[in-house]
Amino acid sequence: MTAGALEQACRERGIRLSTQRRIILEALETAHDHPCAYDVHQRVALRHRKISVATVYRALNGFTQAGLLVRRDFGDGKARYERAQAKRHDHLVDVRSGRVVEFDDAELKVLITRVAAGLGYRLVDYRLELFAEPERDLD
Amino acid sequence: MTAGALEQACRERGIRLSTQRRIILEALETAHDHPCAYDVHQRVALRHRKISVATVYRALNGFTQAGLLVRRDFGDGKARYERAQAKRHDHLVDVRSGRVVEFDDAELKVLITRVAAGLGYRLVDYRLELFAEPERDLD
DNA sequence: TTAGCTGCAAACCCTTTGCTGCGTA
DNA sequence: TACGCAGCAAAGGGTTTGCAGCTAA
Repeated sequence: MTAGALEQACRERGIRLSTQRRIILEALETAHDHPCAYDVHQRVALRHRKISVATVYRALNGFTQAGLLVRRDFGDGKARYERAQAKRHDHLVDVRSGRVVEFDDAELKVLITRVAAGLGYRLVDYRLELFAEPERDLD
Repeated sequence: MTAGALEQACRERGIRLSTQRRIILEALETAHDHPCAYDVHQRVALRHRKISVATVYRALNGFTQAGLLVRRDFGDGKARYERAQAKRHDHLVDVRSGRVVEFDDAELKVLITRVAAGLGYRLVDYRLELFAEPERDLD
């Protein structure tokens, strides 16, 4: 089990690593979804019985500030986290299964920038989430 | 002071009208921004000293369910409300002033639908918020 | 008359924070 | 060794809910 890339990044940035933080980082490293703090706490608890929510929240915030993680908001009232990726991307939420699909469309980005400009603004950032159902029913 | 359109809509839908609800409806009818429940309660309190937050929340939820209002989420952790409008639209948040500009771009809508289709999905709805700063500094 | 609304306060959910003791660099 | 981290529990924001009394239809 090699030290994860996130752990590596922490070392490079001089972020102190504790047992708890290592477990939290690994949970995010191996996550294939967009877990909220509660999810992370649940997963982490499997390996470290007494880790507290406070620790999870503090770690998540710290890693986010350090740029290792990105905080997402899918409108359900809780923050969700994922590893920071090289390229920005948006999300499509499958309203049937709740599954989240990531996508990145250059044309869309251009158009959105143009829309902002048309209103007299310089685009700083944007949030886009699509809610959709599969074209072919599977259930 | 004519009965507002929202009040009218309530009557048509058989939604009971109380003094409190009338005041809440009028607050939203005359709002030029996107007030959160707290804002609404503040404004309403000017005319009805003892209206409770519970009533405001219940009314806001009820009107939203009835389709009279639309709930928005600008990512600051509180729900915001505005009158339901005939045409869907998105928002641009001025990161300098906090002001919210509404816009509606047909081309964007088409492109987003196409992106969803490209992923194998039929678009049901989407949320788009732009965060931007004025092209010409005003401060 | 009566279903449904109101006010109040308590409860909820998610998240943060104060404090004391422990662990890492 | 010293600064920062962990755990616990309490607090904080936004929102909902249980209950008893009031009110619109």
